[in-house]
Amino acid sequence: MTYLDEQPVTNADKVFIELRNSIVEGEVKAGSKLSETELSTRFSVSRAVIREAINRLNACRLIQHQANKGARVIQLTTEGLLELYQIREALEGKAAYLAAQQMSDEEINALQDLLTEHSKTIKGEQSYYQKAGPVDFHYRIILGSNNKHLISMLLNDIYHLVRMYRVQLGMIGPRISSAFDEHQHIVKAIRDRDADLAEILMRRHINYSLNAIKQKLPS
Amino acid sequence: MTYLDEQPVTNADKVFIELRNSIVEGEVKAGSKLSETELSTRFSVSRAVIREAINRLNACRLIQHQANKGARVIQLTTEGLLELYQIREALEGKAAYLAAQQMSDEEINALQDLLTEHSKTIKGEQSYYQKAGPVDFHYRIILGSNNKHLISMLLNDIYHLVRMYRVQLGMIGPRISSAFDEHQHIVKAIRDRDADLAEILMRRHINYSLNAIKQKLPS
DNA sequence: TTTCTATATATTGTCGACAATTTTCACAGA
DNA sequence: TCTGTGAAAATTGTCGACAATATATAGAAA
Repeated sequence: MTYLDEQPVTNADKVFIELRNSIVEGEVKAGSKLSETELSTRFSVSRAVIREAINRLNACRLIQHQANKGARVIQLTTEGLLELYQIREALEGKAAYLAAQQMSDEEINALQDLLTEHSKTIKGEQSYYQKAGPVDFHYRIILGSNNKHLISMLLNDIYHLVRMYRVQLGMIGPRISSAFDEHQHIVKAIRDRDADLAEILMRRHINYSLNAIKQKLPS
Repeated sequence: MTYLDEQPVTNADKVFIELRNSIVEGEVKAGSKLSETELSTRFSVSRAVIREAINRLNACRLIQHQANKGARVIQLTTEGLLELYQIREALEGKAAYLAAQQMSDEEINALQDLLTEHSKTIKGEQSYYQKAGPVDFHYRIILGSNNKHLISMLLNDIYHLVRMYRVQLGMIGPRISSAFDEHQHIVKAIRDRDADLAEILMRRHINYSLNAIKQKLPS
């Protein structure tokens, strides 16, 4: 479940990844404080290591840090979810546009294979979203954009926040076949090298999934 | 020249801001290494402070950091510039879209006043871009989006990288009246609450300015 | 000379202690 | 009871030293 071959080499790396998962999975509750001393004893490392990990969590927008006051886990809100998907729409739309221009024929074929593979497994499955399929799909298109900043923003920064909303709102299930069809159309546009259409379809796709999530919200 | 009321409170804050300016202005050359010990003596602070500042520079994408190998100032490249403007197009386009929906009438009026103010001063000026006008313009629209993540991404992360390209490529001058007209049209769309049009116009505006910069490139 | 190895040097990662700031809490005054 | 004050406790910011890793240098073998 780790992307962009992030091999932890330093202690701060490991603590960062582990803490990030704890936050995303909700083991550390939203809004709760991250005590440096407590974490340093829990992970058996010095506070310097913890501080570096906290700085990186801050860059992922998973926590909020105030000088002399410490860090708190971000609070999940309806507006926050909306804002996040507005950014996804803009960035992943652009990624699809670029992917239609930049992906090699082999990559596109592999992407198509991934989808047809899904179409086979999908029939017996309860939910398309239970498998890593759609993640892989978005993942490959993002990489296909060939834009380093875009890739880093989506996969390093935003992605984990998206996952946090998904996990903690219990978003595992819906949009089985419809999402799959949307994926198919996007791949077709990419295969046709129709960048404008790929962007439009990706933006609509993300908006649809936002609407699907909204229906499940308490509000 | 400081945005988002970033008052430095801690030492790491001050070092971060100062180092960031040094990099953007080119006083620290692109590709050069940031030695922790050297910086700690230069700023008369401990290495812990330097390390935190370096971590934040990393989040702004102004440097690249490798474990056990240290940090180097990012290298400016033609592809990097292209990629950066692709992201600006996506994000600032979305910002204009949201601004058309979210900005209050007073904010829009103030934005219009800013432009008419520019139209007066512009006649005697050599270049529209020498003043902070366009920065203010984009700045207000970004804030008008009312999307915290979007604002933070554009003003905290990307903005300084954009500035770095501008400064080091000597981009101070061109696109006097044309850029101004484009700004006018964007404001009109926002005033009309035509979000779709505002987004389209902003995207075109950013693409135009990219093309203007490209012409000045060595390539 | 060139290449490889091994040692020495320099740089980054980590640690524990102290300083500065914030938070907590007891208590006085109204 | 409520409010404000000030000391005590807890937390974060900063520091200098040591450990681990990477880089540079010198020397041996070809």
